[in-house]
Amino acid sequence: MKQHKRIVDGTTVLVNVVETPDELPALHRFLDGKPLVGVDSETTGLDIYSDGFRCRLVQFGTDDESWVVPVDKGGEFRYAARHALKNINRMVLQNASYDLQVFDRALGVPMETLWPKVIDTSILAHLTDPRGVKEGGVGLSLEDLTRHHIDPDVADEVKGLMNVLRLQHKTTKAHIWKIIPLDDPQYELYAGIDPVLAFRLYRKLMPLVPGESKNLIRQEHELAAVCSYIERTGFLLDIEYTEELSQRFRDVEEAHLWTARELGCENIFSTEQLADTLESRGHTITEFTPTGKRKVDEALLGTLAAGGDELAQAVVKAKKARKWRTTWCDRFLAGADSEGRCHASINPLQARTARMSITGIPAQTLPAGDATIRRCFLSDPGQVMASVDYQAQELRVLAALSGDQTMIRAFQRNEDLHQITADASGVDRKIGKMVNFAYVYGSGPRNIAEQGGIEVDVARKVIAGFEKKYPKVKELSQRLQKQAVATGYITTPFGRRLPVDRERPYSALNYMVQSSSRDITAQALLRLHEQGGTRFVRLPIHDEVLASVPQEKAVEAAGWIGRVMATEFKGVYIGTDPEVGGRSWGSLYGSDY
DNA sequence: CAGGTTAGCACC
DNA sequence: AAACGGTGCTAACCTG
Repeated sequence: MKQHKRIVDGTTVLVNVVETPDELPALHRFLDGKPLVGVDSETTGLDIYSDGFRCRLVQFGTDDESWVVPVDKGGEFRYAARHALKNINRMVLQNASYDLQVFDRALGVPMETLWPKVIDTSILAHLTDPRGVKEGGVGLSLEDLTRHHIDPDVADEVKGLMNVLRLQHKTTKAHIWKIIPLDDPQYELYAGIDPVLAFRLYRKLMPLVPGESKNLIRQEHELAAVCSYIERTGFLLDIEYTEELSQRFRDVEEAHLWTARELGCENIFSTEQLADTLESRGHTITEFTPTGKRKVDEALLGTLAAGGDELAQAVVKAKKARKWRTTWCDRFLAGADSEGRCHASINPLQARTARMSITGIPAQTLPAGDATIRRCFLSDPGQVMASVDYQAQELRVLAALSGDQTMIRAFQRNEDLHQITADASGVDRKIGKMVNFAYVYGSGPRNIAEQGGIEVDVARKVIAGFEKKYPKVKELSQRLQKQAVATGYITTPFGRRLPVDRERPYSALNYMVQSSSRDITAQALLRLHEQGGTRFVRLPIHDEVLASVPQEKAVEAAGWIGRVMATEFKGVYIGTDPEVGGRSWGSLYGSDY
């Protein structure tokens, strides 16, 4: 057995690396009876569901000792790691969703058996301070948390490690974790340190979680589990359609790039080159970016294209085709597993407001006005797509939080809130709707004017009309701003503490509304899970749950999901709107199939 | 080659 | 008096 030593925050950590099967009983003696163990894994990459993905090491640790098990050697090592995972009382991990999916997929240990005993330090960290480093917080990665809470030198070394190993082994970032020899001493050492860091972070972070947020610890662990199950299930991709679509976009792009080249622009994706060519064609560019560069955006190109400029027309079409092909089609195809399923990565606790984020299948940012891209995804065989979203979730949450009777009554009587806002100032419904949302975003007169295509004076008048019509909303915003300036944070009814930058107190209202809305959706997911609905869920998307449900009972299933999700918040009913489509996600957006 | 920043686009 | 909140992804461009 090999051993390494490293001082972490003044205490020596002993890393034991198992080399032969006869050393495994010592591992089990180490773990036996421990109430809490830090756990981590090293893998061939992040693509858990692709062919050839392997788990290479599994590491177990406490505050001053750890054990590294080379499961990639197979046989007894894999068996020992599986046995250890199953028998641990409680385990602490940083971002458990990842490792648990690895253990499930690569070692055959079902996530269901491990989640009940998991403590995830990334959850504790988010509840303590949800801000990333750029936002003035300590950050949420193991590296950032280690830097702030444990040992900055260790954090820096962990950060530099990949580069060191990459150079030593003459390879790239993309390949190093696949090819690094299992017995590389630095690899072993840092693999062994990670579960120790997770273990120590737990001790440091637990007391820092605000008292009012304690109830969220359980909620967030359950939610993380549910989201990991949704990730594992994946979303069926229509590969044939997606490949064809990709090729179609490629052809369109090629044709227009050809035209652009003939008109004198080699690379339309270089804003500088494009600006030069447009100017040489007699156009003057009057807008500039914050750094003083000529601004060539869709607004300018659209105007020029409408005016008949052939280059602008070609550029608009080529850019769209490229974007749709690379960002959507090719990405989906690259991410599909051998069964044709794409596994999104859901971070249930991403934003400062705890809003979730979805990557891999960037479901929150797919084009909504057109079914083409969503048509790529299918319900399972024998099932159809269903979507259940909350009706006016954020505005109802605003009504509930503020207790504004005008707003609450409007919702109770099913009146048109956007029209009410519009009537308060004698403007079009369209402006009323825009202001309803913009007010929650903290927009000022200038911004509202620009967005609505109205004069700043009119915007001021509409804001004043909004505040007069819904006085309690204004009161709430002011109360939150005061709180934010005085303490640096606000606390939501769910017990979540949200830091507010003192130079942007107006964002407090939005944080409150966005975060409360997120927690309403989160709790709905937990209710769905308790009642056995998770296997149907494909993705949670803000105020919506997207599902694949049995065709024969689709309407009933969607209605059931809608009833489970519907809820009351501070006396205000937040209802749902179930919709049933056909085989593809696109069918909910107008596609035939 | 990797990482960060800027710009632009998509969504709620 | 005024204040646009949050997210992801790609490409270009600069720097170490």
